[in-house]
Order: sequence, then structure tokens, then C-alpha cells
Amino acid sequence: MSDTANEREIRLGKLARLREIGYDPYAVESFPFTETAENLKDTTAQREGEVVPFAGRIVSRREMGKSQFLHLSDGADRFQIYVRKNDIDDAAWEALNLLDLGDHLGVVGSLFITKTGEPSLQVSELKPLSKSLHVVPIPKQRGEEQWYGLTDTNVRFRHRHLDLITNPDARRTLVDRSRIVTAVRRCFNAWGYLEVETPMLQQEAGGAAARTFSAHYNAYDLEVDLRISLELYLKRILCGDIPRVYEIGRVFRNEGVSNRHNPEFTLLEFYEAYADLEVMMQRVEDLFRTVATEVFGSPLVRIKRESQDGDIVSEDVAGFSEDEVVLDFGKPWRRVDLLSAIEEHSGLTAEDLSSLQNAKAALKNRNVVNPVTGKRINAEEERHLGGLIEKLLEVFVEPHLQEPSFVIGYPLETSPLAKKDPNRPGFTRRFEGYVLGREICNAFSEINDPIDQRERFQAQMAERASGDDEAHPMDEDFLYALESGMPPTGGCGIGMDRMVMLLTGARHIRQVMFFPMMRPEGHAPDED
RNA sequence: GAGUCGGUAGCUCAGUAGGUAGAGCAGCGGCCUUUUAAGCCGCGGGUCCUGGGUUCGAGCCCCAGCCGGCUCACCA
Repeated sequence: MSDTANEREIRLGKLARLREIGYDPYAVESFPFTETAENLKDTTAQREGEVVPFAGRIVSRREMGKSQFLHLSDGADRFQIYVRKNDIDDAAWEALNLLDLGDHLGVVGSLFITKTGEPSLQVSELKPLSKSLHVVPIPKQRGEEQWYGLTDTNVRFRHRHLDLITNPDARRTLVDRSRIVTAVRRCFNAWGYLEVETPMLQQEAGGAAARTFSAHYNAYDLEVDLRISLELYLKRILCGDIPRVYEIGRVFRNEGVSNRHNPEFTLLEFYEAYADLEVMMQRVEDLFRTVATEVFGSPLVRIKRESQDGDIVSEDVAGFSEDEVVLDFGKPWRRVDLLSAIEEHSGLTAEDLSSLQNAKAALKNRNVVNPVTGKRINAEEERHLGGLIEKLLEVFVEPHLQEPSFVIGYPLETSPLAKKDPNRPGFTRRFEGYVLGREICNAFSEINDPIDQRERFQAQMAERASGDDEAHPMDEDFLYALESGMPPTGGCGIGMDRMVMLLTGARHIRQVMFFPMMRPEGHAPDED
């Protein structure tokens, strides 16, 4: 991004002149005012003549010789000011004329309504508060309509401040995200959970299957990994008789980027002693209902799909139309048994799914195809039944999980931290929540049998030895904690970014990340 | 990673058949003391993503690459 040198020089020249005449914008430290543009607009009619201060970014300007109208934006809304040469001294008038769209301006004036009916402020004092040294893309608008603005997603993601200035949706998403996170915290605090923080730099990152980022710690001359989950440290706190904890924190996974993956993302995990799967499902239902109600005013969340560039917004419940989805977080989520769901949607039988051998044979002989791609399911590389079952879940079941749903009963091999299901060998007491076909949470009854946990880790080590470099590492410190005794515990993880995507209708994780990972411009990736 | 679409002025975009780049907004100069996508007159502004190639001549055609969007794949 570069402005023409000319543009910048012109503005630097104006800045120099502002300083000469005693209106150095950067010298100002404060400009107190309390009312929002929206509030001023709403109350001007009742307060005509009242003198009030206001400040904001100059987003429009109409000059008429010895008077001019400008709109100042406080970010959320804009308010019109009217400046007449006769109302202010000559230096102030010159200062005003040295300002550009994009500069910040503070004014004091009296409220009035113009001939055309717009609430406005007739300015008696003004003070430039900052100068923009390059052209800020300011959208033009009339009512709800908007012209121009900034549409290049490349620029929007790399220079998010411009996106926030220009696109109301970007601003709305930021506000919504903040409110959602606040509402989540309020929920857990109300339920008696303690918010804790655990190490990001770890010697052996565990709790999930993912490749790590590494770093070097100079003082101990130690190679460390950035964490990939919160799980193991949180459970060590449970072992210390803190019965309800949660953490909302950044984790780092050294994997690819997609519309729903970013290498660093925000994970919520919560653990509750003496609680099982049922309680966890209850918590998830309560959480989504409460957050939706608190942030959007209703447990009914309306997700609207907008035209071209994939921007989607969610709004309140009024005025539905056809290309919208309405999710009701007010009612209990659907509950689905994982294996039964696969049988129902794939045509495979319980017999087929009873062993890896049978499953591979059935897929081979019966020409079972992926309903989306039409291609046959390739199961040859699967090393164990659990992996194949999860793959079948993705292909056949996920598309049917549009309504908020819990899928219950995950395979043992892919659930190294979940308690075994005593009634069903090879499966665990684990569920995942799905909404609109996407995984939204992962929960289970935590293993508190240290012998079992050790065996699971050993099984993972064997996986690792046979080539799965994402298999879970052994963690002796964690096992030592478990051996000291952890009460039966339910735990759950929710990707906050995906939760925000869901509730705000964002299609791309970059819309809710604000500063997503972007490949540097003009550099090819290194050869691997 | 594959397919596909896009990258032209600060922003939004156009660019015909290959003939040496345009509009609106923004900017600069002038006029205008209730305008609101203000208006009127005048002016300046370009690494046409990058690098090769074809051609007398390339924004346009060909090749390679970069960045991004979308779809798919990968991904606890």
C-alpha cells in the first residue's frame, strides 16, 4: 500500500501549517465528551440550543464558501456538524480548511435541526485531534446504502483498521465477538467455575493431536513447543481439588490454513468434577442458549446468507426471508448415537462396522460412495477401525447435522483421554456437538484411572512408532497428578472462533480473527 | 495441495478487435453562509501484481511465478 508521494506531502504540508497557527493536532492530549453520535441524533429535537462537545473522524464534508457541513464518525454512527466562518475566529477557520477526510476533529457547538431535518451541531469551537497522513478509504453513505468502501479482502485482512473504518460488518463482528466472549465468561463464573491460565510454552505439547510450533528458551537452553490444547494442565488443577475450572486461551497448531482453520486460535475448555457426559451436554445447551440470548436478544439465532463476497450477518429475529437459517438454541439439542447414525446414512451394517477388516471389505465389495463427491471411500490407509469410523462420520453423517446435535460414542483409538464405555467395548464416553454440519465442541468423561490413562498413552506411543507423528506423547507429570487422585470429571472444549463464526454467520475464520495468519506478500514458500 | 475467479489511480470499477489507459469518488486551484452521494468551472494523478515470451506494437495473447477469494482436499 502506498499513496502517491504527492498525497502524503500535501498532508504533511497541512500538518506543518496547522502547527504554525497553533492547532497542532498531535499535541492535544484529551478532548472530553460523553455522548455518542447515536444518542445526540436521538435527542437533538428535545435539546435545541444546548451546547455540547463531540469528536470523531471526519467522514464527509460539503463546503459552501463561508460555511461547511461535515459528518464526524464515532465509529458506531455519524453526527453532522455545521461550521460557519462568522461563528469562529479566523485561525480556527483556516485550521478547519487544513483538515481532510480521515482526520479526527473535536468540536463544541449548539444542537439544532437543519432545514432538511437532520440533527446537527452548529460549531463555536473546534480542535483538530489527529491528522491522517494518507487517504483513508471512507465509504459514502445515504441512509443504509453505501457506495465505494473497501472490498479487497487482501487489504481488509492485512490492514484491518481500514476494514473496521470502512465496513460496518467488520465492526459488528468485532463487537459481537467481544460480547460473546464476555457472555461465555459470565456463564461459567455464574456456574461457580474459576477462570485459570496455564502454560503456553511446554516441553511436550499434549491434549490434542496436532503438529506443534517450536521455540528456543535461552535461559535454560531448552527447546519448547507452543501448546496445542489446554486439557492436561487443566486436569492437573482438578487433581488439586479445584472442582470447576475453565480457560479461554490461544493454542497453536502447525497446520494448514482454510476458511475454518488458522494456525493460532482461541480455545475454551472447561472441566467439572463429579460431572459426566449428561452434565456436559447440559452445560453446552445452557451456554449457547444464554450467550445467544445475551448477545442477540433471543435464543433464536437468525443466520442470513448474503450475496457475492460471502459476507453473512446474523441479526435479531424480526423479518425472516427465504435464504436464512434460524437456529433455536432454546430447545435441547438432538442426540444421535454415532454408530447408529453411520449405519443409517451409509447403508453399512453393524456387522460391517464391527472390525476394520469387515469395514474395509464392505466398502470394497459394495461400492459405497461419498454422497457429495460420488467417489468411493478410500479406507486402505486406515490403521484402525476408530479412524475409519470417524471418516465415515464426516462423510455420511455430518451433512445431516444441521440442527444443534450431539453425536455420542466415539471410538477408543481416537479418544486417548476419554473414559471407556463400560457397556460397549472399543468405544468411549465422548460426544461432539454439531451445528450446521460443523463440529462445534468435543467433550467426554475424563479418564481418572491412571492405569488406563498410561495404557492409552502407551497405545499412542505405538501409533507414533508406526508413523503417526500426531499421536499423543507420554506425559509423566500428568500421570503423576492422576495417580494422586482426580475425581470423576466431565470436560469439554469449544473453539471460540468457530463459535463466533456460527453465531455471527461468518463464513471465513478470517472474518472473526481480526489479524489472521497471512502469507507475506511477494515471497514464495520455502521448499520442504 | 487441485480446480476456478480476481489483482488497472488513494478507493470503487471500465477498458471494445492487440494500437501506447479512462470514469466516478477522493486530491489540488477557483466560486458558493442550511448542505447531505451538495453543486459549478479548471487541473494533476498509473510498477495496468511480478518476470519472461510472441508482435512493428501487449492492460489485452502465450509461459512461469506471487497474493487473495471461492469450491474441493487435508485438518480432533
